[in-house]
Amino acid sequence: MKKLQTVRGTYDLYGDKKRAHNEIIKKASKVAQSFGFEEIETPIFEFTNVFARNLGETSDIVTKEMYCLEDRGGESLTLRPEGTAGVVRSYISEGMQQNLPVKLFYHGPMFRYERPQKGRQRQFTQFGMELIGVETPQADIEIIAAAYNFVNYLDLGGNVVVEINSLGDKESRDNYRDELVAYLKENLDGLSNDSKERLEKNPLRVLDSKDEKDKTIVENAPKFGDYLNAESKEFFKLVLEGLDRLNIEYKVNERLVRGLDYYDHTVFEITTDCLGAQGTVLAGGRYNGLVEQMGGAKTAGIGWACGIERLAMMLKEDIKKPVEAVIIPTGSDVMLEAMEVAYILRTSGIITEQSYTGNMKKRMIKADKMNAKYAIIIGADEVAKETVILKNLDEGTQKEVKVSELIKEIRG
RNA sequence: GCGAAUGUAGCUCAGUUGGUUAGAGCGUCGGUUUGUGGUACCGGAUGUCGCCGGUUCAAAUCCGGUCAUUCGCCCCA
Repeated sequence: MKKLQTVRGTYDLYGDKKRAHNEIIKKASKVAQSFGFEEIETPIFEFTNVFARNLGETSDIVTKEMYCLEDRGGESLTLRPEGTAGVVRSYISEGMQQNLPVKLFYHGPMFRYERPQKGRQRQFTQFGMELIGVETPQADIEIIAAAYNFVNYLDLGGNVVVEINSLGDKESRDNYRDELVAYLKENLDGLSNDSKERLEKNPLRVLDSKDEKDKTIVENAPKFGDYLNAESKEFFKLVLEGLDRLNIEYKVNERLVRGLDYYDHTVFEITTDCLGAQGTVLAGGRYNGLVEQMGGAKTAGIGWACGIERLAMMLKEDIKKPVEAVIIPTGSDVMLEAMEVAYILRTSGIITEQSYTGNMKKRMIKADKMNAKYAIIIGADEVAKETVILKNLDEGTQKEVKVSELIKEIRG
């Protein structure tokens, strides 16, 4: 440690940015609660196996992005790289299957050892929702509707698009994968080196390659939709019908896949064009196999997570520190009286600031910069009469008000 | 993990072919008759020029390394 700085890919959250984060989390929580979800907080680290066994042995997250550490007892622990595995672990360990369905939301820091960029850091914040125990398309529709409602509830600049696809059940997915691999092997020479590697590790990823040569090959590749079996097709159809019914705009993207192994059936993303290479702002999908894979009874599940930092960067306007009133004593002789009035307001829940130094003019300037609605001026004359000058800073009007009437005046 | 760019006051940046005490705007602080803002004027403060090393009589300026950031790839929220 040579210099006082945060470690690579981490940052201090304060001021405008912290307020933006709070605002987003507040709105997301409100939406989640409207949909009947409850908050859960799980530890930010788990036994390494919780992630390593379930996200996919060959996934990038597991092979090169986890922050693993050994505790003093020799246990291998990992800072959570995502939220779902921890929530599902909790679902099993806490015996929540006694009361299905389980509807949970969470938010907090996640950790991935990645190369930092705009919209990508090593410690970042996610908000997520999980709905466990519902097999029907109702769950998909509900969870996507919540995501859609939430993103639209935020005041974002730039276009946001919901993209959706179905990976089908395991049978459909395996069939498709075999066909895709066969096709890609026929065209092996035309593929980029990255895609040759993907072919080995996660063939579906070749579908959303950005390489131009790959794109032309992918154009003619077998289509996912053609390999879904009847049940999977019907399921996806019902999900889309539900979204139509709720007037949720979406775009079916047959090349949309997921990086983590546990997804099946419905997968979806909300993307934007204003964050460079980090276009995905929210992503999720169904994970009908995960609970069983982690040792619980076979139970359906679906959820999503969004990156708070990415959303915060898209917010149209800065969130200002809220101040309703600023107390301005005319001089140090009435400082105590001014503090007393401030205390009365504060204990009534009115956000009240005070100015600490300067002449009247300076104090007024500060009140103005604080964006306060009212300046409350107190001098010796007012103290004698048990009044204050209540000045509306938006309108520029002011009047003398009894201290005992002050709260009523402000609250209107 | 790969490729490229950048790094000067709190912020945004200027700094000519290396040459005295490194600048501007914004912000901040103080003042302009010690009771009134959002649109005035005057003045002040602040920088180990990211860090370490090298070349040179002399480096913010050239070279190497390092750290951090940004862009693209990989991947992902």
